[in-house]
Amino acid sequence: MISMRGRYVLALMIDIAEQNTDNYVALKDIEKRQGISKKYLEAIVKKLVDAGLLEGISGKNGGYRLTKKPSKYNIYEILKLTETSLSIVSCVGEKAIACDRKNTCKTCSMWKELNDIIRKYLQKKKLSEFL
Amino acid sequence: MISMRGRYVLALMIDIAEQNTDNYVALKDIEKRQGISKKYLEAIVKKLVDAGLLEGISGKNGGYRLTKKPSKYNIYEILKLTETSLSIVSCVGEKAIACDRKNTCKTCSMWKELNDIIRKYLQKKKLSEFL
DNA sequence: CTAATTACCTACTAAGTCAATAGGTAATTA
DNA sequence: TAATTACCTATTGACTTAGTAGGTAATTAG
Repeated sequence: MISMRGRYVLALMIDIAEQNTDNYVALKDIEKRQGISKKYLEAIVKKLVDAGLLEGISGKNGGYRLTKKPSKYNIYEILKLTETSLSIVSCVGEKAIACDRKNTCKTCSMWKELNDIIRKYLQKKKLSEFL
Repeated sequence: MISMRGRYVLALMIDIAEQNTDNYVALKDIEKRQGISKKYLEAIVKKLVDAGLLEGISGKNGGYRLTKKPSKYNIYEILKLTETSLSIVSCVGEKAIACDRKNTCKTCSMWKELNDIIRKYLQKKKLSEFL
């Protein structure tokens, strides 16, 4: 299930994309527009910078900006950075935890199939669709 | 995300269906076959009985049995009884919690669409497919 | 009739996650 | 040099999860 953090990270990315500027967008302004605590945004934005989805600069007129065009971002790559897991069950998907009943599990193939459906849906969805 | 309880409830239903009998299946036996604590199964099975998906009888040779044919059970109706929520986000679906940014939320329609895809997938999937 | 079996009931706990806050330091620019 | 902004670490309270514990009530085999 998508957490608040997951919804916040999308709000953040959409907000920056909407400014449609090469200047850096300050978290203070995003806090005002989106009603999300700046302190909370800091924790989220860190992961996006580390992954290269955003670039940040300090000091006056600092902030964050996109590193590529909105149409080049898919929703899956954004969400997976903040969400503990995007898998429908813990035993399938990217951060899968080995299941001790894997051999006898009759539902495993269903979870894999459903997980793929979700992943493909989110990968097909682009940031530019929300502007 | 589907919890252990969700996976257990499917193992339980599949196990009972597999016995392919009109007799009642004891939790003690399911515990042995599935490796799930009988005490834990009790909590799960209660919800299934309350919803009419299973019927239980006490005393010697007691236990639980299906109330209809395996092909008449869909996975969604089983899972929704034990899972806190089957929605991809808390603001859409059956147990939706009103979101205070609903008016301005740009992602809401995406969540609804994805939620429908998941629900329909699980509703189409029948218990009989796992036997 | 009695003892075994089984469902059924309530409460508890330890560990983990989530959303958010708090109080700083480092870098940059007007 | 003062303001602004990113960047860093730690903590909190509420909640959920998986599982345990210790019973009572109903039913049946012998």
